[in-house]
Amino acid sequence: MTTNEASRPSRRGPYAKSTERRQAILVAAHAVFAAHGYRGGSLQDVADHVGMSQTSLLHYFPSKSDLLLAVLNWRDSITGDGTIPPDPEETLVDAVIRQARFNEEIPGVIELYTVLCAESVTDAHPGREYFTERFELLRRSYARRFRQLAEEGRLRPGVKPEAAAASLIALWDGIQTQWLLSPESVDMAGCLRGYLELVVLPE
Amino acid sequence: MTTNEASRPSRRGPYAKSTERRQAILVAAHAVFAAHGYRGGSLQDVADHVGMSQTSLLHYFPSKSDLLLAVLNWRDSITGDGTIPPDPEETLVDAVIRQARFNEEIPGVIELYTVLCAESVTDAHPGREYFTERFELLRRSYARRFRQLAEEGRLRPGVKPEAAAASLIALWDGIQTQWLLSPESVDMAGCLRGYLELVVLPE
DNA sequence: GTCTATATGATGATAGAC
DNA sequence: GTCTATCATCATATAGAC
Repeated sequence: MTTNEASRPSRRGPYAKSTERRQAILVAAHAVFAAHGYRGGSLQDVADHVGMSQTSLLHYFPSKSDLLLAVLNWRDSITGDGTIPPDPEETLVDAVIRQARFNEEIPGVIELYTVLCAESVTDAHPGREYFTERFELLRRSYARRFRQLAEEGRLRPGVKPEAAAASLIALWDGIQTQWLLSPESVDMAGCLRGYLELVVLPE
Repeated sequence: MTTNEASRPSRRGPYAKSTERRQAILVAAHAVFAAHGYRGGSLQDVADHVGMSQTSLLHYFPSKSDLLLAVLNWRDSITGDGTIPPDPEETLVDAVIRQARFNEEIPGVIELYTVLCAESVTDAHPGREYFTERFELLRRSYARRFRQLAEEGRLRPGVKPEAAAASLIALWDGIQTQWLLSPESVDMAGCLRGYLELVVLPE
């Protein structure tokens, strides 16, 4: 994707130190973009966090937008792409609740996602394509899960799997925004459970 | 609020031309902030839209953050603060659907709201207090409506009014974001109706 | 690979003439 | 009330020494 390791078998890959540096930059950029947004965060900010010069940083990522996309893809490779992998041991409802609770432990990651997602709908934002495709992927993925439940007769009659998928994603994103602004007065996991208990019939 | 008209009875108010100018600036700033966000939009952009110099603009609004707050409050005074006024002629469900359909006609207003709301959760954003208070107001307002429905026995058993309020607002905001990115593949009004039909029992 | 130095441009805001 | 001129800052990005 963004790295070029093993692109040609006869060439040796990047130095170990180099990949460490890239890692450190990604961590710092994640924090900066989460706290200030893409436009509000500067390369200098990121460089300061890592403890290197701004020009050295641009040696690893040729431009600011490259760095943004690298952060987004790196986040996916760490936390998963947001879809819930099917697991026969765990119901969809439980998996969603578990993920929501886990998210409460990593507010920085939520903040990055929320801020950049909305920022990406503006003009020529470099993250727009990423978020557009991500939502399409998520909608397809959840719709598939809801269709499975429908086949088992466990989806409430009248509920359309596609609409439920878009709604669950929307509810999740929206409640995260409210939670970031007022963590004490919003119960993320509770809201998601409330919705899923309406849509999914008990076994 | 932001204007000082009629602050002292013995002083004459601002010139008519002045208020017209302020109006024009607010309209332009609304468009610019919606398209580029607060940080991404510049005073120069706004001034160009109005056809005046950037310094003249600062004569009407002493700083960029003042302009932002003026835009947000102006938007409320035009479109309402987002709460649904009780109307014996119209059910809550119908009112929400009607508002959602209307919103599809004014994508710029939705974009402004979505972009600035998420941007406001970053660091020292001048709009943060506005959005925090707005969400608290909205949650209280919708919770009251759901409690009324509960007293009439029209809220599905097990649904908590406060949770339903936060969820409806979250769903609405979240689906707007998806709609801004892919208008053709998201049915805003349909999603909201789907949720409300789950929560509110038919008469 | 990392640095200094710098190109180049935009930003929000101020001062003062008219 | 509106302008020109300008300040002080900050941005992304590039060139070239070591």
